[in-house]
Amino acid sequence: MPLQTFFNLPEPKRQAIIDLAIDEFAEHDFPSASISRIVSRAGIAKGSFYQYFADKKDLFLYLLDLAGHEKMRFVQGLQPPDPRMGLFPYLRWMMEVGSTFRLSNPKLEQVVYRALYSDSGTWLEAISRLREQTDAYYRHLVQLGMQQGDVDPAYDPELVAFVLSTLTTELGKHVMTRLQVEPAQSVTREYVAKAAPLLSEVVHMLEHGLHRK
Amino acid sequence: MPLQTFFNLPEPKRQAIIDLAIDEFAEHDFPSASISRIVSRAGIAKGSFYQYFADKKDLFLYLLDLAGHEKMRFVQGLQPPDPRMGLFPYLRWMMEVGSTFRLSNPKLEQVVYRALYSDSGTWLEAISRLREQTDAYYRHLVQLGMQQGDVDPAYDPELVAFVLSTLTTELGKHVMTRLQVEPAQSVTREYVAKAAPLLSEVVHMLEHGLHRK
Amino acid sequence: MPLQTFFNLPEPKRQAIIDLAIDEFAEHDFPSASISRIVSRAGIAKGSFYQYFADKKDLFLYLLDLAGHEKMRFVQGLQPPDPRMGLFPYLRWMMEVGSTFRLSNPKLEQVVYRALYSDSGTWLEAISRLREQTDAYYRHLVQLGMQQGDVDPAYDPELVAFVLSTLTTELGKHVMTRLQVEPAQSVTREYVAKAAPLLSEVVHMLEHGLHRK
Amino acid sequence: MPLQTFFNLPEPKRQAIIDLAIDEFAEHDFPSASISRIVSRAGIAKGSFYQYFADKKDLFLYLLDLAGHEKMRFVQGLQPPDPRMGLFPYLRWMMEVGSTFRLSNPKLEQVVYRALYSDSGTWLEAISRLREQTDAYYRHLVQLGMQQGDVDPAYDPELVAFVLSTLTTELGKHVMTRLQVEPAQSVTREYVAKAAPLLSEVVHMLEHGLHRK
DNA sequence: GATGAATGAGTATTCATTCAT
DNA sequence: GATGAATGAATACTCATTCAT
Repeated sequence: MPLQTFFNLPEPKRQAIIDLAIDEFAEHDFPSASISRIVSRAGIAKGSFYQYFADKKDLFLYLLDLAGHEKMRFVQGLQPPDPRMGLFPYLRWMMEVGSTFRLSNPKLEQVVYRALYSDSGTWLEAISRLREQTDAYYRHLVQLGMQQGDVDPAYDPELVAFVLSTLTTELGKHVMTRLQVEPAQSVTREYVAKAAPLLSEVVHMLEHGLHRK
Repeated sequence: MPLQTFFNLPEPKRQAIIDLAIDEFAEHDFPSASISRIVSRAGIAKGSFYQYFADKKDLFLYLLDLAGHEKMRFVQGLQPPDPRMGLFPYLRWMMEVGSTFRLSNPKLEQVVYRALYSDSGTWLEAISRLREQTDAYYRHLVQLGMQQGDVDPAYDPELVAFVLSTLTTELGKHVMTRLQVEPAQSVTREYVAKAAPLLSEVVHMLEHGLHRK
Repeated sequence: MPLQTFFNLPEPKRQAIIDLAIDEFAEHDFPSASISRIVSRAGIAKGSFYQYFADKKDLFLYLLDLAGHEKMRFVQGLQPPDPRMGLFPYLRWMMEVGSTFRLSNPKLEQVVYRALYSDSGTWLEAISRLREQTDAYYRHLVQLGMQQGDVDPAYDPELVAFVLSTLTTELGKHVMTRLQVEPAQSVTREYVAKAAPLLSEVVHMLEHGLHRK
Repeated sequence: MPLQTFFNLPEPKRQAIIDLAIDEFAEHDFPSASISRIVSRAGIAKGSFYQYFADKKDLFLYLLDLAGHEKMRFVQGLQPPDPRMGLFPYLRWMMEVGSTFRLSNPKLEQVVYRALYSDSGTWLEAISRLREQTDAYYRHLVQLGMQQGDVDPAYDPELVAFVLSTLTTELGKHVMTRLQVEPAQSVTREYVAKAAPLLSEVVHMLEHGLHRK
């Protein structure tokens, strides 16, 4: 966690530092990300950084934390449905959330993505925990889906979880590339309108398969 | 491309350099990968490296190239079926190839994986080309599948391609983790036997969906 | 000298700062000793430190000063004998004082020791003065000893002073290590009982030599 | 140990680096000694230093090693007497060696002195070993002296060893200061002539005590 | 063709000190 | 009188690359 000093900073300065840090960690590995670059861009003294954060790792973990909170805030604004209403509608909603969240926070999402998919997991305990939580959630969803008769219980649940998790994670990126959308401060109605059918289609594939009936 | 001097090297020395380079780039980002480490482990002179390769990038691209050739050689040893025999059997075969190739070349696969999923694309033209080729191949497969009636033509082909490509790419890693297999020099019959049902199941999901009929 | 503000501080706070400073300077060279560490441990603001002391050197010199006063207070509590009663009994008493003082103030003694034996003398005039005072005192003792017939006047007085000063200084440390005593808040009777014969023996060596008569 | 690179250096350059390093470590604690200062004075690039030495510690230990070898070379040039000829003549010889060696290598001696008397012992295993060896040697001498009847066996041997070791170590410094001698490249006959009686006198004190017979 | 020494900018982090509030 | 944010130079150490031999 950042030191109190950091939270005492005038809001715009604090935000500037965060933004620049997100840029840096979105663009580089943890080891390659450079504190020097961040402070020089932020126009603050090298020493000042260490008044705000204990070290590089501290900043990095804070960004992950922040991403979590941002996402939670975002999700709660979207009235989450009950997964018991059916797994596939719920998945559709999750994909929408993921995809629109990524639109408004593409760099931040990238930081998280990098964290999850790097080998950092090995050296940063916080990350392995995050990974496990995510996995557990997907396994839970699948189990629920099977109990409700949404998912054929003949399938290996872990395998299904893998498929859902992988596709959900990657889909946001794909949709953004595909629609050639510029990252936006606020999610545009237009974007949601364009993205929705794509997401729906993927869910349909998952539900009924690619094969023509 | 490496300089001619590199190819004039005695085979074992050349191979040693390659292996160590693969280790290094499998474990680190491009910027974090260290030439110093490679040469010191290889026991060759710093200067010698630059007689073999123009620079770090040159080596990196060579590894990607090499990965491509290795995979091609590997694939040809496995009597590729004709995709026109049906998309889904073909996919099953592809997944088997990917998964077994990764078993015997986990480090090399990791290098490629890293390359494709980093932003290296932005600064390394060769990588974007590689990405495009892969995408194009999947699109081609899907198109074929639709023509043959394997895939419902109502789907967006690009979206289907995304799904196939994503799952195929990630599946190898997943299966290895899942089976808790140690990387092996040669693919064991046992591994193939254990992996096959998992891959089949994923293909089945793709074909018929998760929903119980 | 510390600024007046320091002496206005509530006693426990002032003492805490002093104790932590002693710890720091006992463990590190002057250049390596860290004000940052001291204030952070003391839980006071960085700026506050500079309200109490002009700078690092100021604090350091104050500790030396304080050590002098502490020792003086300590000595006076031990009813110093008159050196004119005989040099060697007096030496025995001095060694007892030195050794028991070190037991109850090991860190503070270490600070002084470090100061005297570093090259700080070169850049800190106060230290050379301290050194000279000590030397002068020993020379005075020796002179007295010769006048009283305790010490053979054939010896070079300065050389005798060196021998006495060196041994007295080092003996405290040696005895503590030797008895494997933990630093104690107050000098235990037990410790004095164990140390006394050792000190006596050294004095005996000084008086009569190592040679068997 | 320094890397081969270092030994391949042209003699004068290598010597210059060593000399500057000795200066630095003679004047500062291990933590305070600055590699930056050394390289900048030596006029070599920061990076070059690390072609010669693994790190700061490597350089430091090399200096200690070098001091050991220098001293050994020096001692062998002085035809060491047999301690069985009598402890006190032997001590006289040891003190002469120590004192004249210090004259021609005052900085190097200072490095060793610092090493032995710092708390570095705690973190540098090599130093504690050195310390133990020295102590053991003195204990051995005392034991011999007692067997030969040079030293009164009523004394505590460990305590005698402490006295001898302390005085021998400190005497070199004292004599140099006392004679106000400039450090010299080669030991002058004149210096030896002046120092000898002082050393003899100290040995006499040790043998017969300060008391007038 | 091989070598390995030299380089200087790069890294994260700590420091004593100042000064506006 | 207390605070604590700001600073910039300092630290040890690593890097990819060059070039003379």
